[in-house]
Amino acid sequence: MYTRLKKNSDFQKLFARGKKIFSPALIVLYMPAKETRLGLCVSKKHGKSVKRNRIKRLLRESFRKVSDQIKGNYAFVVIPKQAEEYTFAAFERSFLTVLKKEGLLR
RNA sequence: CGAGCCGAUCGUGCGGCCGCGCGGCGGAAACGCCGUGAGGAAAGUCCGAGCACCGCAGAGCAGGACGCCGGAUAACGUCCGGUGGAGGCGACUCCAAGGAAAGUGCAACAGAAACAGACCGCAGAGAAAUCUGUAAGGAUGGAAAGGGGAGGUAAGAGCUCACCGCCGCCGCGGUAACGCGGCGGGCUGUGUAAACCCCGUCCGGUGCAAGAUUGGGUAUAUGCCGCAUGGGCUGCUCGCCCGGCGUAUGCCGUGAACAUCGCUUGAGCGCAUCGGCGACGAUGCGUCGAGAUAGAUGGCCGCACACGACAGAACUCGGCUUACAGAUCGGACUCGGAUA
RNA sequence: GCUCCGCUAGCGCAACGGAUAGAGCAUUCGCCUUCGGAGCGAAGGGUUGGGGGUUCGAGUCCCUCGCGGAGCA
Repeated sequence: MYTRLKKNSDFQKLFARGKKIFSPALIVLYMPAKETRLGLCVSKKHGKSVKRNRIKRLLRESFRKVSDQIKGNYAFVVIPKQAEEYTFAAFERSFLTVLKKEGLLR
């Protein structure tokens, strides 16, 4: 379970003080928080509205799947890298490698 | 059978598990159950409206849009039916299609000459230079002053005559644009108005981030309660003032916010009947089909096939324009071929 | 959500509706120099963002699409 990150001030906090991790498909920023939170950052560079919505759905779904394995509470901001194709499997794999690298998995 | 034309429609479907937005029900809550959930273009923002706020006595100027005629419509630059023109053998398609004798501008180069004329030529006169007449032919150009014939003439010319065209008048048909016919005028006025412009019609501005609700201070008006043991000014004392609550309006201020309303039932959609060539209208019956706000449709699996195009609502409608794999239906639509 | 502006040679820019769209820098070649730079001379390079229309004629006027940029709240 997680709540969504919406306020611009929260995003600014993450960009200023969050830890920035790179993986093949994603850029992830995170910092400790009261509860598990997720913010997405998908811009017009990624495509038209249909494509952008698709990316956000895939990111939300893949995060939902891995969120119960996270120990502790953190706020995340996720930026997908520009690519020709965006797939669910790639996003899920990216999340797992990032979390494993940072030792956030339970 | 082949090639076309016109008008419409659909644009992955079914099932299982997990998940998302909204609404309803149950529950103290956690949560559970049920229902529902993107498009024909949701797009571009090119027009027209509704709605909201601001402005406004009336009228005019400026500016902009539109522009054959009649109709449809809430309105339109849209649609329908006609007229004229252009294209196609045809079904049919396309057209910003008012005014150039209201005025101004522009028309490069070529050409003798582009509101204006004679280069070559033709004819006459003359020994010749040259002068006069002429505008048929040549040459230039997008455009050369009606067209191509016959007569006529020194050569020619609407100079004359029929036909066509143009202009004017009359008659008939049509609501009208216009068409048809007759008579008259020999006939002079090039093109461009998506150049300025003229004429006619229409147009106030800004846009849902419009705008409204909820809190505080203050001024005014008013209603009710109250006359000090209370309240305000200041950190406290002294001192000074008198009020409190509600309502309305103005001003200040711009806090609270994962706030609320606007926010989805509307010039709505479906079917039938009637009126109309049609756009469309009338009547009856049925029906409710998203409402988010870092912005809801996804993941995994199975089955089917044509193997899934363009593409995601953001106040709401009516159009236009643009993008789009493919599939289907209708036509007493067309052309060509074959057979009977 | 709304409102504007721009698109011309490799680059940044010119061009009353009128000939074969220009000049600068850059590029290539030649001259000069021992060599290079500078200088001098010459050459190449354009679907005027795409398509359609108006006009005798369009980079210019009109419509439409695309791309890029700016502004308002």
